Amino acid sequence: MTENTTPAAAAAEQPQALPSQYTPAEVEGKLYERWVAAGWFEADAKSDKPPYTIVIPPPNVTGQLHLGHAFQHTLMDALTRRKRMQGFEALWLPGMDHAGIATQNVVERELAKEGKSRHDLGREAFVDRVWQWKEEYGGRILGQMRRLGDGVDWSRERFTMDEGLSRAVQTIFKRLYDDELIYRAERIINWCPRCLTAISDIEVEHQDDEGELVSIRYGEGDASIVVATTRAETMLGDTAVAVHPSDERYAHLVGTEIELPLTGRRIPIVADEHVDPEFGTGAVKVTPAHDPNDFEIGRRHDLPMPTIMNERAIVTAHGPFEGLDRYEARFAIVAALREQGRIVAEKRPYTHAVGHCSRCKTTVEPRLSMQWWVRVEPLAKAAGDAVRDGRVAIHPQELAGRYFAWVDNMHDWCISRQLWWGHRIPVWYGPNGETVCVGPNDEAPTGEGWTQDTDVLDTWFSSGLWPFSTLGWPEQTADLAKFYPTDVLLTGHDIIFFWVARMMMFGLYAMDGRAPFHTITLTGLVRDQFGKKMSKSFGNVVDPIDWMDAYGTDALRFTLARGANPGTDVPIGEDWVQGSRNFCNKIWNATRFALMNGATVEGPMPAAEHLSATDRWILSRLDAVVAEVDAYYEDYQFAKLSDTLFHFAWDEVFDWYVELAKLPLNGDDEAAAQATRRVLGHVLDVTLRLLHPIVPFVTEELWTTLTGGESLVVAAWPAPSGFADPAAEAEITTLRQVITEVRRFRSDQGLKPGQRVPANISLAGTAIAAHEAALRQLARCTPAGEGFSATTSFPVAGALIELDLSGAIDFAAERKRLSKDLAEAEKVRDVNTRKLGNAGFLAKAAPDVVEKVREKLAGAEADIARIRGQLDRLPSA
RNA sequence: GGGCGCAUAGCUCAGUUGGUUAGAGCACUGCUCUUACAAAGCAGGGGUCGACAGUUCGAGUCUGUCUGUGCCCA
Repeated sequence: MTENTTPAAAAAEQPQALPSQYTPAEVEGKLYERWVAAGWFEADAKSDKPPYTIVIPPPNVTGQLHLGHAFQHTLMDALTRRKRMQGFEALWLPGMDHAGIATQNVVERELAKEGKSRHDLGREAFVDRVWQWKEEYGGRILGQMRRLGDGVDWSRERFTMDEGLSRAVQTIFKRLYDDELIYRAERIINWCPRCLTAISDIEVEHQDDEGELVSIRYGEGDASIVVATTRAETMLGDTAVAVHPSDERYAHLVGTEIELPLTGRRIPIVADEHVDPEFGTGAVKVTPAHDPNDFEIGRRHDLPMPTIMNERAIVTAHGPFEGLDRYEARFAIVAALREQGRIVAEKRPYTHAVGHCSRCKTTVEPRLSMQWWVRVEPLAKAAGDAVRDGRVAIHPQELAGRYFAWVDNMHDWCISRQLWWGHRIPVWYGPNGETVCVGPNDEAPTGEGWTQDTDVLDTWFSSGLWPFSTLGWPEQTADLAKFYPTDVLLTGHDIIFFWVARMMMFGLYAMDGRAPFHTITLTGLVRDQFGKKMSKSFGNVVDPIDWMDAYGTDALRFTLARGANPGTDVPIGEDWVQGSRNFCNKIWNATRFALMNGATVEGPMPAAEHLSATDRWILSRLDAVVAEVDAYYEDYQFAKLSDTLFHFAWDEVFDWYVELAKLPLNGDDEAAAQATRRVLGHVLDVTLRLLHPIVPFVTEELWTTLTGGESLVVAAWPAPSGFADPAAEAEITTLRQVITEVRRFRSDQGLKPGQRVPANISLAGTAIAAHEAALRQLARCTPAGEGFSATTSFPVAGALIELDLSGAIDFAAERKRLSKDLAEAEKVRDVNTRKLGNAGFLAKAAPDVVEKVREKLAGAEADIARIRGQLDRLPSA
């Protein structure tokens, strides 16, 4: 600690030098480096302490820190920092995922600037190039996490493409393949014609687009039938028209063939249960290779399934339309049909839901293709059951319904991607049609004609293994034994399906039915100060670094934590961050005051009988706050615990305890001063500990100076001491009421805040008899001297306060104030009188409720009498 | 189209099993640089809790309908 030359430390030796404002930039970087260098964030697998583990939701290697990360990281950091202080072997494990499509896109864009494509380089060189990019530019977010103060174990940082994690991917692929939970099949998949790969169902975003609904007459005369479509261009791939079996309008046509316009091909009319007779004409065109529903109809009726577009959604057949993209083809085909008089109706615009690639927003093209799939049914059932039977809890509970809706109705998961960046599918094909899945310890087949599958796996496939692949699985490592299962998974509710459900499936499958975590805490999304979603197009995106620069990291963290009501979105505005900065500065100044006045944590706390009521009050409150904060942490109520600490620190400790402490600190009674210094030191010590997980920097800077302790990172979390003094709490509450009442009178009378007023104060026999000096100090009352003449007097809480305003009293203001009080008291009286006059209430309400109402009525009546007395004594205007 | 949620002060949000005069932050008004802090202090104003009906001795809280709004799924 001797080399510690922080501003606060220097100031402790020379209190005058202490800056009156907290400057985050001067302490944050230095403190973080110190924490990391000391190794306090590194977990020890050999430790005897109970483990507490959180794995970070791996950010994208191409990504940068946004407010959503800042938000979730603040909460995860708070959880792990507290557990570390509580004596757990706390591990918060960091890392990134390789983001197959996004990363490949980034590098391809780079290549495009050089006029090259990945095909010019070839697969191996391209992948090398991606690695090179990753080393140079990837992972900017890791530096930003340091800035945020994330107490992660950097020695355990992982990346989904690392050798160990890749081995985990291959291991589980092989295992699932052998268990027949992975298979290869030709199906309709969601194809992105821009990314040139398949994507899974949940990577498709549906949104309403304005399109057109065109009704086309197929066939001629009696044998004609009208179909409606939003995708006229796909007619080139039609191989049937389908109607409902019970639809009498078309019964005579079923089994016949009609000519498909423009092509000269003849296609059958089939009857299929899945056709909705109510929609349009009740007849639908069937394009099995370009629509999932049509594919199913095609399978049932054994129809041909011609693909009519290439991977870029350009038409590949049929003479005049060949080479047109899907939209050009649509226009050309409708024109050609119109010329033939086959368009019987057109509706424009026709709004309907269209699928878009979640990565690039391109309209998805359903496409028949050979892909790899996970048969999810048994995995999903296990994932659902683990939550259903209580082994895994979801916070907030309301979101469990969405989880069940997904896992209980999950479609098979398309896991192959036509990319080069990712985990290549470990399957080899032989010259004679052999298929071999190669495990991590197997030799890949070599020799003439053997080739490996060219596809890679969905990034989420490897992310799904994250809670155990990062701990060394499939090896039976010490880390895995110590830290799996992890404790809490904290992430946004928007990736329940992408990630949470898949970790559950893989964890239960690979780890002998042991779920990857016991608690899932789902957060909302960060929004702007008006509750609007942050989006680039709307221009309301905020870079968290900017706010950290302007107001300090702690201010940003506190604002985010304070907004974290369970399951709800978190609005955040610059004004609020500024408010949090003000709070940090307030903590700074309160501690500065304490240091200047010799607050200490040395020596035992004085026994209760040697403490003032003020001391006993704040210690009693402190104990209650420790318990409250603990309860909120256990329930993941970050907003509540932050708010509790905010109000305790500011409204009670800083505004009242510190002010009341000034009397003994500046008084002649050295024993009383010393006791106060000790209590003040203790209260700040504990308060800083409680605040540290949320605002680690300012608390660390102040606490090390105040206590001389090594670091809050490894300091003990406060435990309730069992101290409670309800009498002292009541006493100080009354004192505060009386002081506030006098101040209110002063304010209404237009007195200057600093102006001293002679007062005669009679406290004998009241609960606050011992606090006259405090009352005089905080209400700025001087003793009644020679010639004291009370211009006004008022009773409050049994005390009588007489003030000499030298005749300057504003009777109108006083009448207004008293009238307002009277009206309020009368309202209370009336409400409660009505209740007590209600026979039903007396008969049915709980006795304690009735008793409370009686007390309230009595209190109101006493107030009314008192206020009326005061009003009566005022001279009439 | 199906499901879920929300509607409380100017703004953003808390309000536990129905029972104090409905709270907070920010914003607002007045007075103050009172020797920790003007990034502050002290005092204050502001809401018929979306609408209508119902249950109840009693409804911001429970039920139904309506209106508005958001999200998820298709």
